[in-house]
Amino acid sequence: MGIKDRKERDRQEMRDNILEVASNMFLEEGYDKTSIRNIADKIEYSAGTIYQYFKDKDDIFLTIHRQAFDKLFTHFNQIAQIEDCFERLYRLGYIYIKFALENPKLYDLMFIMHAPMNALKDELWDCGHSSFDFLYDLVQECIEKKRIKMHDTQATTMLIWATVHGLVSLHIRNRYKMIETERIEQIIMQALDEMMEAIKSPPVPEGGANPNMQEVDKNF
Amino acid sequence: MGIKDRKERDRQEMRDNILEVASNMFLEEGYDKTSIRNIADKIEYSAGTIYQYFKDKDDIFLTIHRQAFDKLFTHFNQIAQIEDCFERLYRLGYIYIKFALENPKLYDLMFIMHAPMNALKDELWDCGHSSFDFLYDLVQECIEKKRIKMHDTQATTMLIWATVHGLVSLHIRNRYKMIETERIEQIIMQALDEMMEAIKSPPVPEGGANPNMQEVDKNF
DNA sequence: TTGGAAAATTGAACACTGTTTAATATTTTT
DNA sequence: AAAAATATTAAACAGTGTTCAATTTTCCAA
Repeated sequence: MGIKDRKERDRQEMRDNILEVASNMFLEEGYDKTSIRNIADKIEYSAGTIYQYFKDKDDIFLTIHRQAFDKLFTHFNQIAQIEDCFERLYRLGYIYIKFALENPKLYDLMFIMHAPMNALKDELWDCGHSSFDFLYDLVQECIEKKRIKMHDTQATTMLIWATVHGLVSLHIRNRYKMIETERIEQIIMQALDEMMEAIKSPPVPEGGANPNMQEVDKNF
Repeated sequence: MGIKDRKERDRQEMRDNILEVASNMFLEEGYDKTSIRNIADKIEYSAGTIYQYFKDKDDIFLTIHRQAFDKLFTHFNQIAQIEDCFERLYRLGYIYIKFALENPKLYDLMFIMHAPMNALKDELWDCGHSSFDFLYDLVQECIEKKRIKMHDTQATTMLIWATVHGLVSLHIRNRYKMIETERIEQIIMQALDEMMEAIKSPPVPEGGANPNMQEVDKNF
């Protein structure tokens, strides 16, 4: 019964081979300029064979898309053991941006490229859905523990996600022409810092009765 | 000598006609699915004729792109007469988001669609450059007058732009699947409010000897 | 008004694209 | 070794952006 196993292995190997080649082409040339025939050429098969392993071009794209999200999620695990929720939120933002800056083309593929998805659009964004939930829970914790000054969890989650996404996507799509290339990455991180600082709850005076009081009696 | 004038008029009319039709198709179907032949069909000319009026498909796209930025700039003029710079900044964000929500497909075309531009990429983004400068100057004023708590103009400009762009682009590219459709636009505006509130300089206690004091002795 | 030059328009051609399918080649099972 | 199942291919279809020789239309001078 080993033949079926080997066949299954061969099939998976072929799939991986196609994904590997297609992934490189998507990342290097973009969706449009990646053609089935070019993929087929590179793996030294005819174009028709591709359709034995993937339903269509979108199927290939979506598989790569899914794998990319798995990769991002792996990075998220780094913050699991951080005690303080605000610090955890900050690190999450940092990791997200770092991932995007280190894998700009992959990020583009995940969040920007090829938006008018023909089908499977719902299934596709389940990955994004998980991302959102992950951030949502963290934001909720920060709000409950009054570590950030916001109150609406949904709006705040959106705000934070939008900010980091905006920062990196404008960079990736070359919209920061006005800033010296060398400084961009540093400034993006600085912008993250400023945002986190801005949303942080002000320190509460230790014995004070004034609810609006701030930064009084710092004793130095 | 009126013939040359009329010819010039006819030429411009033809160009406008092509742009009108192409614009609708780009907005409705996206870049890929808009073909020169389809444009030609709709204006009842052959495909070759298009090339008498535009260098290539990108030339058509970039012309529409430019016009879209002109449209956005027109809206920006609304805030010119607002005295208070922080209020002006807030209104600018509001107008930007409003424009994006009212013209989602146009916004997509301007900021997201068709990123791997073949040529003219530099010229293209001059419009974006102007946008950035406009915002930059305003942020600088807010920093100088200590109306926002930030200090680095470049990082803050980037942060604000990225935030509003992130908010609307995630919406436009359908990335807010997890939020009820009816609430999204309201929440986006709420997120803008929260961001503006978060970056605003804190009120200074009234009678203090605080060197950071501001808006004292207003006599009313 | 007519003839020739200039300009505008066309349709065919080229080299691509994603996808389907009938024919062929290979591998597995009987 | 024959039959069945599977894998691969080449050809075809309808589409794409773009170019170009041939044709039609428009213009202006004789």
